[in-house]
This record gives sequence, C-alpha cells and structure tokens, in this order.
Amino acid sequence: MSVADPLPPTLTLTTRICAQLRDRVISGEFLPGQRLSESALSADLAVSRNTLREAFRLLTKDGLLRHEPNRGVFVVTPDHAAVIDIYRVRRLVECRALAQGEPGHPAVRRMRAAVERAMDAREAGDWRVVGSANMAFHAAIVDLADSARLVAFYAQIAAELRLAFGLLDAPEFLHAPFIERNLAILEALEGGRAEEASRMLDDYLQRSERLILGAMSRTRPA
Amino acid sequence: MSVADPLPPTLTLTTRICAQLRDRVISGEFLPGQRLSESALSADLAVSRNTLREAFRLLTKDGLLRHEPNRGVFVVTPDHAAVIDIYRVRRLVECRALAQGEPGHPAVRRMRAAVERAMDAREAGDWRVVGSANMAFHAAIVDLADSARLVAFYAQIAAELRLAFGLLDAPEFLHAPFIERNLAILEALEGGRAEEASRMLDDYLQRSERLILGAMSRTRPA
DNA sequence: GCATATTTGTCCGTATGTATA
DNA sequence: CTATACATACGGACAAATATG
Repeated sequence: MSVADPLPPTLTLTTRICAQLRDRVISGEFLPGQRLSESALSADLAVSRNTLREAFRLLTKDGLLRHEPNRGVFVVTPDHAAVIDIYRVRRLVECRALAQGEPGHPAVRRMRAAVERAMDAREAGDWRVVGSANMAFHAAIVDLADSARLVAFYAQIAAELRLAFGLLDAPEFLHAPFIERNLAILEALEGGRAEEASRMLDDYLQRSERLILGAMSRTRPA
Repeated sequence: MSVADPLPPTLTLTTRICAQLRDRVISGEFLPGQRLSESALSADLAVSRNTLREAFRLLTKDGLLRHEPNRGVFVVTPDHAAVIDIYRVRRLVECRALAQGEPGHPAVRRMRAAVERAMDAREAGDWRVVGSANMAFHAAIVDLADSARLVAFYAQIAAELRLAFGLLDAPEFLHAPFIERNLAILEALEGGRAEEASRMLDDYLQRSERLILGAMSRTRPA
C-alpha cells in the first residue's frame, strides 16, 4: 500500500477546470449573465486559453454557459420560458419515474435519507442544506427509472434550475414548504401506492413552478 | 450575385467541424469503436489540432464520441446495456408525450407526413428513407410535449440509437414492420384516443427493442 | 521487461477578424 | 470612424502517457 495515491487526479486538466468552473457557477460565485473572459480566467486559473476553451465547450453543452460567437461565453440566465420548459420536463420525467417505482428499489432509501436530512436542516435553520436535500430527493426519484441517460439529463436540468433559484432570495420559501409533501410522496411510494405518489408529485411540481415564476416576476421585471 | 456565398458559415469553425464529424459518424463513415486521430483528422480537415479538440469535446457531450484520457477519442459502440437504457428512455419519454398529446398539435401534421413518407419509400424499396422517416415520426411524438430541452435530449438518444442500427445489416427488418403500427398510433391520436395511442406505442417499443437486441446478439458475440 | 516511437495533453506566440467604446 | 479589446484560429513546442517492436 503506497502512501500517496495522489487522488485520482481526474486525469485531464480540462475536466478538473470544468468541474471547478461548474462549482463556481452553481455556487453563485459567477452570476447569471456574467461574461467569463478567456484571458482573465485563464490567468486566474493558471491554465492556457486552449484548455479553458475546451472546458467552456463542455460546460456549454451542460447548459450552464452560453456561447455567443465572437463575443464570448456567459453564465446562462434562466428566464420564465426556461423555468416553464424545465418544469414541463420535471413533470414528465419525475412523475413517470415515480409512478413505475418499486417500494424496494434502492433509490427509495436515498429518498428517505434526503427527506430526513431536510427535516433536520430545517430544525437547525440551515436553508442551504434544506435546498440541496430537496434536490437530492427529486434526483432520487429519477433514479427509480434505472436509466443512466435519464439521470444525466435530469442532472443538467437540475443544475440549470439551481441557477434560477440563485436569482432569488429567501431560499426557505422555495424549499421549506415542500418537505411535508416530499414525506407524503415517499410514504405513498413505500406503501406501494406509486400512482398516488405520482399524482401528489404532479401537484407538488405545479405549486413549485408557480412559486418560482411568481418570485421571478417580482424580483425581475421581464 | 457572387459566386461563392460560402454557405452561412455557421459562424465558428469549431461548430462547422463538429457538424461535419457528426454527419460522418452517423452516416457510418466512421465506424463504431474506431479511433479518431487528432493529427490525421486535423490534417484531413485542414484545421488546427486545437479546433478539432474543441469539436471532439462537443461531440463527446453529444454521446457520439467517447474520450479516453491520454488514449484518444473513439466512436461510441452501443452495446446491449446502451440499447436497453435507450429504450427505457424512449418508453418513458415518447409514451408520456403521446399520452398527453392533443390531436390539433402541429406535431401531429409532422407525424402524418412522416408516416406517408415511410409508406411511399417502402413502395419504392428505399429502406434508407423508410428508416429516417420512422425516426422522424418518433421525434415528432416528442415534439408533442412542447419542451425544447426534451427535444434536444431525445435527439441525442436517437443519434446514439442510429449508431446501434448501423451495426446491423438489413434495415428493412428494423423499420418496415412498424409502419402500420405508426399509422395506427397516429390515427388513435388524431381520433382523440391519446391514452390508447400511448399503450400501442409502448407495445411497439417493446417489440422494437427485442428485435434489435436479438439482431445484436446474432451479429455480435457479446 | 525494455527501449523506442507515437500520440495526447498543455502551453505559448501570433495573426486575423469581429464587436464595441 | 477610428481605436481598442477580445475571440478565433493557427502552428510550433515539449512533457507525459501510451503503444509498439
């Protein structure tokens, strides 16, 4: 056994830069609409512009950056249409995955863990954790479908939605009211009433969408 | 009128190279599993290695190429697991989009056009056209959901599935038996019986999946 | 198992075109 | 309209990893 095992260096530098940028985008360090300058960023990250550009292309395909030819890359700014589209996908994908979900599926354990984490965090007033636990709950729902491609697709959608959340303040209003609903959905699934759980989720998503669109209308004019 | 008008240059060279490579992959000019050499291809396409590498990153995210660090990029080789995963996605996405489809939706016209194109092509014995018309039919089904993100996702899935088809010979066995089923699905939808259409599509996809998996088992050992 | 050739990963410098102040 | 800043694209270089004999 060696001492180092110097981490799986994620082998290529481009992918590491990509992951780093992804974190800085979804954490809100880079704000939606902000332009990411090649020269400035490559200097900051101490990588070549070529490497950075490759990372840009990857993140563009991930839906986190937008590439405007000859103008640069920008952090995407989800608008109303984007939120509506994303929720259309969520209703279709999540509700269907849930409706065909089996109570014994391993993802159910992840759903329960996420709900409990959310409740604990709400107790502690840590809304950040409440939010990410909520998103983990819904990712676990998608896991029920047992499709790697669907999971990857949903991860993209979720990342973009997170950007939209970041444009709003008051995370407790976005996630806290839904913890009880998540619990009810989970218990319906665990009780073998998957179709009922799916209908509850559909209602959940409709309310969540309205909440976000409303908040966006209030905080941003267009 | 000038001579050249060198095509709408699709502005950036990287995207043009990307589209060019995509065509050569899905047309089967580049075979699944084949390695694409940076130096050879960049010389062939008369672009720099950097530009080519950016195109590689984009196509990797599209699911058409696979990137193995320090080894190169390869055309993806869909295996049994990939086909199963893809059909899981298709059943979830297509059936749901169809079940909630409205008979008056513009996509219904595209569905009908695709069916008629397939029937004409079958008459003419042009199985190539039968195949692409069939795929257009199913893409139109996804259009019913009115989600740009879902459409883009399905396009990826369809491109990967096309690679799997390319590994098989005898395209008539893959698509021709399903033209009548497509027509029946379309007529059910046009008649306002969306749920029934969805059930028919589910059955369709199950048969199609079995057909492909069987053909793969016969032509390839694993 | 070793030495060598090939290829990728990454960087730099530079020329050109495009957008913007 | 000019000037400037920036993205685009190229070619060359070298180290490190991998493939080859």
